[in-house]
Amino acid sequence: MDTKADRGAATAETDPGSVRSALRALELLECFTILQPERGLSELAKETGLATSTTSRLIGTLVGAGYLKKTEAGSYVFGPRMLKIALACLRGSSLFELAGPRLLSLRDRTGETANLAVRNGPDTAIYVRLEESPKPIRHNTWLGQPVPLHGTAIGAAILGDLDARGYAVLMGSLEPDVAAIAAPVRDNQGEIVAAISITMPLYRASETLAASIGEMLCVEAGRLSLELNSRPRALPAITTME
Amino acid sequence: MDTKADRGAATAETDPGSVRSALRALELLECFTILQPERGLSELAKETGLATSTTSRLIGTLVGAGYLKKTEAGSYVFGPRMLKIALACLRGSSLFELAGPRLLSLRDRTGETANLAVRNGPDTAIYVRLEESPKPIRHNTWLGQPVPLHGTAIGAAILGDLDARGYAVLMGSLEPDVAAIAAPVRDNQGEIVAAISITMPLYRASETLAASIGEMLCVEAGRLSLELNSRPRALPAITTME
DNA sequence: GAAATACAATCCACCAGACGGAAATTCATG
DNA sequence: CATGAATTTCCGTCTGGTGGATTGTATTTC
Repeated sequence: MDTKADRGAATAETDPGSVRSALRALELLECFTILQPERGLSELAKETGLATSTTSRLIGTLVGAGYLKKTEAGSYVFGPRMLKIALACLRGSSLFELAGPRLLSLRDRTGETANLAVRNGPDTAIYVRLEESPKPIRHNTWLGQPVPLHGTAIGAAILGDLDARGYAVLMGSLEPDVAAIAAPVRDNQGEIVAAISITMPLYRASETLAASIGEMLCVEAGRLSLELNSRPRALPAITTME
Repeated sequence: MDTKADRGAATAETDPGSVRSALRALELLECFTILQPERGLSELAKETGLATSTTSRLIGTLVGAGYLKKTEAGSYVFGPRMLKIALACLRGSSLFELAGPRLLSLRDRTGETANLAVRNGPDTAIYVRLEESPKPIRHNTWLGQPVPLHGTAIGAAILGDLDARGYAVLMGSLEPDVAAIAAPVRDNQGEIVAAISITMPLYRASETLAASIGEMLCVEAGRLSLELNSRPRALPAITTME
């Protein structure tokens, strides 16, 4: 009856029916990134916009339970208990497991960096796994960092914005000097759930090379999609030992 | 003045000054393991001991924020936002990064499974990374699952319970038919922070083999310790691209 | 096809416990 | 030794989290 969605709620801070403190704790955990694995209390308070006392209590809770731990320097890093969750999250997803060999194969055949990304929200994706080119000049992506869906090849692939040949090519638009080719991975309903890509310096790329890489990507992405769907549950490479 | 630690606090449930709902949310997330990546609501409620309504609200919160997502089957799995945290947690730790090549080298030279584990609590450790033996009969460990410190070689290494040669050997005590050799990894203060091990079927092991593997482990563990401490902050293999 | 069972979502009154301003404490700095 | 910044602790306020009960929905059983 009453429009219950008239509240701002754009910040995703105060969604009604949400457990605020739980979300705050997780937001704090999200402040720890690959580039900043070690954070101080007031930094965290500023970044999350929480009162320092609240931050202190939440952090204290997380430390007490082992999700974070305090360094000698007085700042905080992930604790062992987060590791458990992290491993479950990554290795529990068959996508991550199955993509490993495919990425390696692509990396070895092209000599360039091969990436796997999944959608992260309305307009970002994150790289979840990558195999780096052995070449000294190479494209370096940031694992775990959100990247925009628009203006990137991997984003186009995730959005399904493909050319007639079934993949997406982008030569130095968003990131200058970078060429990227990407193809989508689909689930049993044909929905795109992820994408794999090859990224390389623009000067090593050409139309014909991009086309041949595009072919490879489509093949590998297709195989990945198949493997993903053919094994609804099976756990990879764990045999009971008793 | 007053002994504030006289409270039981063994359950870690109701530590005073802790944010209960935050811990509950994380406990729920911990229910998702490699072996059970997909859980239903009532399962979770039973496992955590929470009321189903509370569980429902917490889960709803986590789903709404993207930390979990609902499958078509109605159960829950990790969402993309957890991936971000998981990657930061794993790749942010230089230990994990640096151990990769060492484990591969050990696996290749011995032909057996090589493992990296860190302490998880007073008397458990968890395997955080492993490279599996290519042989058909091999020891399979459970990534992310807690294993006891007592009665395992990797546990002995983490506890510093080493023989005169600087490593720990265990031939089929806790797990029958399994041989394990482990060596500790130390930080700058000489504190043991992790351990690496080789695990294999007992029938392929012998005293002399164990000794030679022990040597290798000590060398690799030593190198790993050095690398870990020589680079106080540097981030692995990320060159700015700009 | 109907009844039974299990599971999930929603409601609501209660009040525990989370919140944040401010004070106290510790740590770095000039 | 004084100053400033960062962190922890305290405590009154009152929000927002809780869980029993209800309703809704899917799955199973006979």
